[in-house]
Amino acid sequence: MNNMQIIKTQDAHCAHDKRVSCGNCRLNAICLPISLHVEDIDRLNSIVQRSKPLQKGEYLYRASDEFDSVFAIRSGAVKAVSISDKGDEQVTGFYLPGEVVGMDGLADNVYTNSVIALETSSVCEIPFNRLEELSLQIPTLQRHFFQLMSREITQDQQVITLLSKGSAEARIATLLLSISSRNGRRNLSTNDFILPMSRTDIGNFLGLTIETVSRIFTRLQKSNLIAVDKKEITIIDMEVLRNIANGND
Amino acid sequence: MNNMQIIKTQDAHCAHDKRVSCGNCRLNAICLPISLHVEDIDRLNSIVQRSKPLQKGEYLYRASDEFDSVFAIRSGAVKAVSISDKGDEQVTGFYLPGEVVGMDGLADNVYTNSVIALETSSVCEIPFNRLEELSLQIPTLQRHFFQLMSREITQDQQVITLLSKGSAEARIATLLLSISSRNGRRNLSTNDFILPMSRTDIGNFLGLTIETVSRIFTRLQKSNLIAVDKKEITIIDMEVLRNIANGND
DNA sequence: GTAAATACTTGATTTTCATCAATCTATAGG
DNA sequence: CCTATAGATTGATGAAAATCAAGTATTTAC
Repeated sequence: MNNMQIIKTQDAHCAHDKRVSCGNCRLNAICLPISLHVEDIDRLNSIVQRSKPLQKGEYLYRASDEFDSVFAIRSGAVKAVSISDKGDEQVTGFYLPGEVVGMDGLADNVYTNSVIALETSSVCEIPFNRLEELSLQIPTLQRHFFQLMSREITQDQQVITLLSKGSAEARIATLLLSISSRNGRRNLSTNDFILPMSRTDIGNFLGLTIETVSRIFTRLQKSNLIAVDKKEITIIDMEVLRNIANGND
Repeated sequence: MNNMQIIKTQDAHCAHDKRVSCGNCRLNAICLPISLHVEDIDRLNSIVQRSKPLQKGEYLYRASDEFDSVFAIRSGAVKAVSISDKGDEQVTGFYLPGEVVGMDGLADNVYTNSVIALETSSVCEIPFNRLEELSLQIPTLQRHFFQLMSREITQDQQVITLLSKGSAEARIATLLLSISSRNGRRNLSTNDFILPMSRTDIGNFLGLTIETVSRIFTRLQKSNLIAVDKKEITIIDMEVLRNIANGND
């Protein structure tokens, strides 16, 4: 814990703040509006804090913490989980580099999810008050955040559709394709990637037991649609996988 | 069709525009930020168009229509449905008076859902361009719309949790409690209400077949937790219903 | 390096809900 | 009014995934 503090301080206030800026971040095509002027990017950059490298299992924030920032994932991966009244966890989403998490907290000024690092991850913290002020001055930025939130809504609704209609196989296939295409956005391989989350997290997110997740992975592997080696996934037949995801068996 | 056009015109441009304003709308506690100044409410009111009374089954807009407005439901009820690649419908939500629909369209400037009236419904159309401009001038309004979208996100995530974890009984119970509490916000009875949607819509939304929906209704009725008379629901034992919704059987 | 704990896999059985089928009710149209 | 059609209920059967159980593999901790 103390260790972490030290790392944080070094990593963030010394190294990161100087190295990285929104202007030169290779993720800015994903997390920034393309039409932002250079000087506006600088203004945004000036409110962004890069002070939070997280170790695996560490919390970025916890449900019921006071909301004050949204966070862009810069490297690594995180999961958002909410706790039901009964006390059990529900994974509500996975967030990869370039994606923004924390927008659930705005509604009641309190986060409804906890966000936990799935691996060592660094994030950009964007204080929402400052972002709000800046959005009043930069219409494009206001529009961008409306769009970011809208995208979160449409994605959540796609998950609703998946859970409402899809078989276990379709759910797994859809998740794999989702991660694949999100890797594509970052110019990483769409056919070969490491799953950042455990089978348990996958099952929790998709409403399946861990046993079912495991069985589906082996089934998809036996059908020669994917190759599974621990957390490494190779998509062998993208087309058939898409059909399965869409429920066309 | 022609008929409808006529009704629209009469109803809206003559009657509605004069009778109703955001200032005197009894739903404004739900759909407006409380802290808005009187003159700001007037400015908002001036961009709101009340020209769309819908008959049951009519579309407010269709998926892939160009996005240009969000809509506040003033009376009645609507459902949002998306069409999967396979071509089948998925109900992604129900919207009651005071609630705002259409925010999914912002992400790509195209609606991802179609919205259909479940009964005769009137709506307030809020052109988004105008709303954006106004939001730049009225910080509270900007904040309000961020919050509205955030609430949509948290609600969708609750649905994800429900579908991921809940039994058929828990799903139905949760839907009933949701409608009950939303009626409460409008000072309507929380124990006695008319379901605006069909069993088919309920099943579609909750990922259940219509037969299962029907069976659960009879089961809950036999257990004396609710009384069902067609679409009229009376909640008899709210406490036990809550337990069922939370999975504590 | 070994022990302990955690993550994952595989198999046997049970449960829940979907599917198939029949019937009933209500609403609309001629 | 009576029929046609859509919506809803109820029952019998089947399938998919959960549960229960045992075991293997991989980290983590000492």
